[in-house]
Amino acid sequence: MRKPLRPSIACQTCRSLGASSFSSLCSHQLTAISKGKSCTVYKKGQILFHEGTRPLGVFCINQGKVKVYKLGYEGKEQIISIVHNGGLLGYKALLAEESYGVSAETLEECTICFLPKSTFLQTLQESSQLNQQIMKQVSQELGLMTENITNQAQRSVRERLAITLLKLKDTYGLDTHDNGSIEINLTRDDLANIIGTATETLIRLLHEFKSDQLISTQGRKIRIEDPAGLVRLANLY
Amino acid sequence: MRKPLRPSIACQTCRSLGASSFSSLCSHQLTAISKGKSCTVYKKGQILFHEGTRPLGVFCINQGKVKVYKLGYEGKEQIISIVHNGGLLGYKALLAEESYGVSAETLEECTICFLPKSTFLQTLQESSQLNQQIMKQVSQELGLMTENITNQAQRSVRERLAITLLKLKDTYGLDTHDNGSIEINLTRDDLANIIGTATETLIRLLHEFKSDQLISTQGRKIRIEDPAGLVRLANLY
DNA sequence: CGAAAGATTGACTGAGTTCAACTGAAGTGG
DNA sequence: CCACTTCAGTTGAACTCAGTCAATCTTTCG
Repeated sequence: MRKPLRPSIACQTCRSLGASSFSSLCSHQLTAISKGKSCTVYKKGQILFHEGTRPLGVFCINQGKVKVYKLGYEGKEQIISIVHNGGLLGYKALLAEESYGVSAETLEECTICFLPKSTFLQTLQESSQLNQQIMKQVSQELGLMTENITNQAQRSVRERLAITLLKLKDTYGLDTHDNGSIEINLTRDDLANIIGTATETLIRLLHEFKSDQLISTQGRKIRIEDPAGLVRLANLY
Repeated sequence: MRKPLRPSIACQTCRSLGASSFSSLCSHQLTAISKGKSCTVYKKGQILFHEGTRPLGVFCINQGKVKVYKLGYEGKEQIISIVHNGGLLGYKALLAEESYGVSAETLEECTICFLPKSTFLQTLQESSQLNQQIMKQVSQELGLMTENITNQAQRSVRERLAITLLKLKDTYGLDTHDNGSIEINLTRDDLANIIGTATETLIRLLHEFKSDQLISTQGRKIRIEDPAGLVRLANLY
């Protein structure tokens, strides 16, 4: 067992700063949080935090993708979101003054900084910019969740799959050096747990989509061939 | 058509102040928002705002219950939450700087105050107390939504109904002068749209619950007879 | 009193789950 | 380096939960 890597990354020069809520901070505030944080390289499949435990700070993703999920009845994962470069994790539990309501696990090798609670909260106090930014973001997330609930409640698995594929493509773009497949290392299980269906059902539908020339697959990779077709199938207006 | 009633209610003496986020304000801030707001009595079934329109301020419920819903494919309502005394409505769209993602409609006669955007945002700036309070509340809501999505995705309609009945009882308590039924004027349609199912299915399940002595009904009213039984049925641990 | 909305019941259908079996890929330790 | 386990992916078949359609009944309300 090797020791975990602890690279030093300054927030000021972080390549993901632009995508982060912290981009609204001025340089000396940035220096302050940069001093307070520590940075770790995680291997694929490592847990950042477990549902039910107490938050001690927030995680900020420098590089990589993390799945956020909740455990339902009999331990089945429901994936709530996938967070990537510049994304912040675990601040909701902190702000709500609650235990974590979800767990977070790396989907690939990740470089992630940890900012202790006190530093984060103090910065939030000092910067009304950041405060507003976070407020805005949480509110927007709430809007997304609302849509999610509605989709989950009213749409068929087929429609949900189409929507999910479009969203994934939209959010994470396409892998350029691999002729345009969705650039996430998701297992079929994971994908099923995003959509909220059984793995077998997901596989059958992917097969159907393939027959209909909407997508093509190569092992785990899914490539979207006909976005317009997916939109039509999803009954999006 | 009569003119709408416009009672004058001061925030300082509002009977729902205690249940509101504004309870964290000091008295002169309270006076400030009290001056800025207007108050209206709504009849049952009136719309406070429509999904897709721009928020001009926030609504604060002095008295009554409001359903918040999103329209899904082909106009089917998905009820996201029910807000009552002391509850704030429409601030999320404001904070997210977006159009309303949901609509709000009164479930009964309601007295509701309207606070213009500028007043609300300024108060938010001036009171870090209020700011924190709102932040906390939004974060908590996010947690509830997460649970909701998981339930929606993983649990059967039967389980969801049991959970929903327990929650309604829990949140809105029991109607004292009516031997303990759930104190909300929800149609079967509404209840189905909370759970995310067809009205007919809901009715059949209510019937089943009645046969199993878990609940009893009187017209629209539902009375919970065996909460423990519902908990068991819902597989809550 | 009639119209309209809400509530209920029955019959039918099908989307999606579950269970079971099998394949292929990928480690892993002897 | 190979046998062995393990995990991910796939396919088939049976079953069942829940949605839809249609008809009827009830209540409410102008």
